Amino acid sequence: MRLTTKGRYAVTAMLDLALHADRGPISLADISKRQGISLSYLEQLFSRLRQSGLVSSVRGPGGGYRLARSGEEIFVAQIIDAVNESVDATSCGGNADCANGEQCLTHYLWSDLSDQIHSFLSGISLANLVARAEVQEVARRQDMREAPEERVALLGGL
Amino acid sequence: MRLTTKGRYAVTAMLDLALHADRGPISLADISKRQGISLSYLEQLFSRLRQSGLVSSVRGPGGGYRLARSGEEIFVAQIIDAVNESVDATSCGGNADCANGEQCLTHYLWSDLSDQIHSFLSGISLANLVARAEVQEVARRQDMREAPEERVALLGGL
DNA sequence: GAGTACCCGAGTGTCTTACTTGGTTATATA
DNA sequence: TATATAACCAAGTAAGACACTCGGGTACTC
Repeated sequence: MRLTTKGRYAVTAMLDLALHADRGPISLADISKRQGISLSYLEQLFSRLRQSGLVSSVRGPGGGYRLARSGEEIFVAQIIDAVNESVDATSCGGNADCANGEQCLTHYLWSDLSDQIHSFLSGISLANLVARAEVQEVARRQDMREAPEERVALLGGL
Repeated sequence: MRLTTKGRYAVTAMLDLALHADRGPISLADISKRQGISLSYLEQLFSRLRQSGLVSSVRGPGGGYRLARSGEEIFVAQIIDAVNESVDATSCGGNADCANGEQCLTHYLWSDLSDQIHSFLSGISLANLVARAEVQEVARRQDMREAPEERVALLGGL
């Protein structure tokens, strides 16, 4: 499992989608502004996410992306796997040909570690993240910064 | 925690040291041959490992490296930390300034994951790895391939 | 038909990795 | 004391990934 900013960006963007699911399709331009990720880079990430069936898209004005299924059914590991083509901590990709055609000394260590990380991230859904108080707090601040007046008006309407 | 081939190489080399600790100082040339890692690259890795106090060196003919303390007291996490200067899964390095000067939505997720991986790798010592049957098996094959006659003679002398 | 926003491919600067080259020092042995 | 060994050290390099830009298209709404 490769853990880079790429995967972080993808998870952050997906979490943004989950947080604003009630607003209908969310445009990448919105996510870009809120999360500080370049629009074109988001496009590339969402191309992968769409191909993996994690999001669906709506074209045209008012369009954007939405989660392809509920937040309970989307796990962090799936998101990272979708954007990172290579996904394991062993160098040989599960085959045991790491060193000189034979398995390396530490082959089993890395495959254990892969399992460990993968199971940790497979146990965390977007819904889990949304439920966390810290996430709610950060999201609230981001929405405020985004459009203070509109947000107040919207809140007043509830 | 960054998990790359660099860390894998370092752990593999350290495990090689641990496996051959009884032979006195082990030269990097030997490790290079056995593990298929370039000599100069090993030199760079061992420079870091020495600075971190994980190995000690003996110069001159018959010289090489040995573990600075017993295999029970050297943990995989320490080795990886020694060769990878940057060591956490959060992009902001523990500070919460990932996105636009504020903490990113997924800040807590990555810091949890960092803890998870670090504690996993902190629980595994070189002695643990040496004790594993698969490691013994691979090491035995490597030693055989290295110098068949000498090895047989040595074994006969025991 | 104008504007929005997804879709797509090619290219770019920067960084890391893994490795090479070409040295120098220290030390054991002959 | 000469020589070989092997640690030490610094600089450079090819390949790849990352994060991003640029310049287009295409589908859709109003």
